[in-house]
Amino acid sequence: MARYRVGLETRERILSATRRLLAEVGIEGVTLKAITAQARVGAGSFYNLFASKDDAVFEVIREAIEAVDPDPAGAGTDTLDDLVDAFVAFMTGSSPIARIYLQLAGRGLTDAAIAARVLRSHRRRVERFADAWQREEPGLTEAEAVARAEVMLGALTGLGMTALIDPGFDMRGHARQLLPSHRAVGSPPMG
Amino acid sequence: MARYRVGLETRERILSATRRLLAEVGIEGVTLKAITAQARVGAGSFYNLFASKDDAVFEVIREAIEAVDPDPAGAGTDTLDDLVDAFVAFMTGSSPIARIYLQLAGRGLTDAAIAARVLRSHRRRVERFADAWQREEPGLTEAEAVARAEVMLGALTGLGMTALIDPGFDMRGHARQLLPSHRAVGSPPMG
DNA sequence: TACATCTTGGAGTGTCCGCTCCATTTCTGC
DNA sequence: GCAGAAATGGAGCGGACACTCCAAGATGTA
Repeated sequence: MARYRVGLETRERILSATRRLLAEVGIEGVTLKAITAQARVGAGSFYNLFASKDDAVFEVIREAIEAVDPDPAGAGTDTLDDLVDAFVAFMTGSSPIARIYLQLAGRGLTDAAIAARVLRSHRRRVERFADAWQREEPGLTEAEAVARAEVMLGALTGLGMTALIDPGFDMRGHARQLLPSHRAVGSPPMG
Repeated sequence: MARYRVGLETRERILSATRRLLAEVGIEGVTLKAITAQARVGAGSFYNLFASKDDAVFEVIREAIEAVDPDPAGAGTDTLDDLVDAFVAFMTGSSPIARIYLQLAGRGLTDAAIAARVLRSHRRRVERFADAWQREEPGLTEAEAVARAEVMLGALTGLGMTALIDPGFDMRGHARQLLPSHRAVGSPPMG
């Protein structure tokens, strides 16, 4: 395992290559050959630093799942606007991680281990959104707030998917419709 | 290609096995060996009926993409309630096709050919939902109706994904919040 | 500088994949 | 019932995959 400076640098280069490849060709498309070529290392160097290909892939996946959660500093105080903005920024930003996260969600449909991880992070997010809903509309019961959070997150996920498949899609404009200020019937939703 | 009765039956058995496997183990998990074992045929029989493994897989995929569209008979007359109900039924029904469809959406993030197909079917559905919105609320401009349809479909897709990952999730209850009758602030969304 | 330890590339290994090939059996129209 | 076409199973092929092994070189410590 990495102990010298060069080893640690190589490790980072490998993770970075893995991250890029995961976003571009998908979990199943990532091969050891592609990783080592992209990172410009031999297979021996790779296995000097990682126990297996999946070891590197899962490290990036863990990072992707964590990254969906907006800035933890805001927890307990952020508004719905903040949360929606953060989610939209995450999805439409240039980082490959959002793309990896959405692939993972799809993959959770057939892989129980991934499903459990995705679900856990989803529930944490629902809680955070529900809290914000109650702060915004104090009359809501907790169940109502959770239900609204669930729908809001579902919509954000779905819109995010469309945005990543269709580059011309205006996710931010569409996401605004989800905010309470748009609940009044007839307010213009911005194409 | 199949000309005799037994050949056509074998063909159906293979497609059925492929469908089941796609839902259970995912697109990348489907192997020829698994298909032929599940369908109880030899590799030679398979290739007597299909040009390649992907030939069978794509046939099932095409079917999955088509199936997301609700009953074509209703086009031009169905209400938002109808459309949401049909989508929820599709997602929560016992057919493996919904599971395949959502995997495909995720796969569209890295596969341009699949992305194009998914996007095309998505746009068709948006149009249909937008029409229903305008019928429900005649005051809406077309752009507004399309924007609402986009958000509604995004939410349905996101909720569907949660429902398929978390068997206890009440998709129908949550989906009701998306209907115009729930737009009045404070109406109970049903946990 | 001297030396132990870590790092490196890449040839080589076993496994699994999609697919071919073909001798044998089954089917169907006449 | 016969002939020609279709259907069948499975051994085997070439290639891609993750991973091993190791001789040679780079690095850090005292």
